[in-house]
Amino acid sequence: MAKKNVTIRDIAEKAGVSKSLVSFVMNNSIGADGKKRYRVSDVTRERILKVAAEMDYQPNSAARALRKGRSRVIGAILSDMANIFYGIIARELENVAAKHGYTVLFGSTDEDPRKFEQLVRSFIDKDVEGFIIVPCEGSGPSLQYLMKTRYPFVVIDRHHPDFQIPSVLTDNADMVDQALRILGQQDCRNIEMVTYGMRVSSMTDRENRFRERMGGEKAESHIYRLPFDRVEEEAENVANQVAARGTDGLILASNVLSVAVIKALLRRGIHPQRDIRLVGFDYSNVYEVFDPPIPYIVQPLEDITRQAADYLLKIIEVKERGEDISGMKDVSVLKGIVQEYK
Amino acid sequence: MAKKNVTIRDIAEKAGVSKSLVSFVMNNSIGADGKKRYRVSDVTRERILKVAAEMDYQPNSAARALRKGRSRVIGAILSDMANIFYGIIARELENVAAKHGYTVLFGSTDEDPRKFEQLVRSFIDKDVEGFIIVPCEGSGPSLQYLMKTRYPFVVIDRHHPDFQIPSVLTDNADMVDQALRILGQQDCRNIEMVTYGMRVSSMTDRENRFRERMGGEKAESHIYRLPFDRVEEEAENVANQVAARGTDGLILASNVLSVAVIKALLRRGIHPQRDIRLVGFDYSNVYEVFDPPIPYIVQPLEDITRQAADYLLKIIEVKERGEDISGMKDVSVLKGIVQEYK
DNA sequence: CTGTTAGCGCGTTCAA
DNA sequence: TTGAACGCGCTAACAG
Repeated sequence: MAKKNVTIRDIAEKAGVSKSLVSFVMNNSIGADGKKRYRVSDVTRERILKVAAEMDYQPNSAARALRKGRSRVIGAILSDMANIFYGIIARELENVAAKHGYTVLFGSTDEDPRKFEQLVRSFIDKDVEGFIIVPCEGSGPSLQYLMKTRYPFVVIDRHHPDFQIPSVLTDNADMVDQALRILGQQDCRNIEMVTYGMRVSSMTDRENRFRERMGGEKAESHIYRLPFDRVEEEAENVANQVAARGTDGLILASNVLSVAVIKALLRRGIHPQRDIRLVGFDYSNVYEVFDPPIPYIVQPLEDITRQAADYLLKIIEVKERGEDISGMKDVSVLKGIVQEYK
Repeated sequence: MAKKNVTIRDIAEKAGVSKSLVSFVMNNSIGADGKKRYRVSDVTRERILKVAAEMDYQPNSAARALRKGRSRVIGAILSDMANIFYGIIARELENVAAKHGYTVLFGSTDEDPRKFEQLVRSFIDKDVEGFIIVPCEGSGPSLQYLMKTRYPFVVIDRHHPDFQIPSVLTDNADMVDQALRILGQQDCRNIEMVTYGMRVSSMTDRENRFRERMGGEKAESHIYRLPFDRVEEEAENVANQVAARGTDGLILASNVLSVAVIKALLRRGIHPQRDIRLVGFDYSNVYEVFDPPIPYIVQPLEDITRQAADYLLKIIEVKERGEDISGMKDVSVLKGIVQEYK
């Protein structure tokens, strides 16, 4: 009932010392790595720690954040936490952050720039020290705002064509080459591709390479672009077209697209792998239940996330030292991982 | 470079008024619901708001949290954010929380009580006002700690046998009845069940009803309990047993179990639905790619999450008013949703 | 070397 | 409409 939060002062009183000393002990007692320049006698220190433990002292992070100007929280703006793709990112982010004493606020944009902006506002309002961001179409202004206000952030999965920002990406063009190689080895003659209608680099880079390899503009009619919020319905159309055109190889540029198209094909009696060869992108457990299993290509999500988080933390440290951040715009591009079956 | 965070004082100066007045305006200008007892002249108020907008003022939430004793953050302790089951919960939680001006910290336990405790500590350290919790085996002490310290929390998906705590659950026994009905209608004679080895109510409740319906103790040998961290390997064993015993109906008590067992069956040439009838639990996109589709039963996750979040927020409000919390231990049990195909 | 004093950070709130 | 104290932990400066 009486929400008696123990403060540093309560401990000081009970231990018969000053607030400062308690604070000092609490801060130094955390990590005793290397040089421990305690200015406290062992006896007093033990006593203080004992009292603190007895009273189950939990420092008030608001007070600390206020004083130090650091919240030890970072924000992650992803597309959709209910998609395993972002779930994996969230897990890794959680781990890396925890290792450095940080916690993470997560938010989903659903590819809506207004939600994107709201999340930026809301996270800034919570005093996050920086962001991990999957930009969406139309998020440019928000990113510029972050740049202008010198907020540390690192972008993953997609780059923004208009400005240079710290990013950790995957070589999408190469992934498409791999997909084409796999389909080619299966003697596919009529290859098509399914992507999202939204214009984000992960999709456009894949389309561009596909178009390039398939003979330029005339390949354009072999790219299906499904609207992000109506994938299910439009997948039916893809299945129809594929049947009509005699497509024998299909690249599915995301896990959500894969699932939707596979189901639509099945509903039309077109059996994946038997009647048409597929190559998927991203993790999904539907790929492996077919015979032969559907090969797929994934981004090294854990590596990407780890690199991005490490870089973000580095930027935050540099900024915290009062140094200039504006040069820290490294762009790292990793290779995709191909999962195929002999 | 110069991290010049705009404070309330900057605005006060530029607008030629006092800090207090700025604070007053900022707080009243947010939600003008019902009686707006502004004690400020419209002219001054407008001027202040204009200056604030110009300077792009963002209140420092640490200062506010410190003063008000409220962080507007809640913590969610789930099992695994990379599992769509928890991803859905996370999404809904994010939405409900945002609607009430809250943000959510998420953490995954991986069913490890030590991680569970760490998360509790870490979230308390971040001053969360309450928790949404999926308890894991061995999390009892941490829950007791939360009860003792009067931390508001609501449990979902699983209840704890030893103490009464606010919970929003699903009728697991009924879900098993539904599964048995479906298999019965398909004339299955030898029905078995696959669950997790971990002793959490969502699993034990399902096992218990299964045992009950299948004739008590002698059904025990028809329950496979797979260790949470070795599902893949043990699923092979299930597939072997099923083949040897001529099992013709199998209940898969979670999406992860479903995927693992289905793959193991396929590796042995046992085709789901053709050679053995299955009923799955939780969402997964593998169910629908079989012919006929595998029926499955899900918890109404959005409803559960919404109810739990609403209740948590209510508890927080009551507590904040200084009233007693200890009576708020409502337990709500919802019905599962059956997804079957004519 | 051990420990204390005092003031700060910033938004909120109450008395004036 | 304002001045001033407050919440709580941090830390520079200083005393024993």
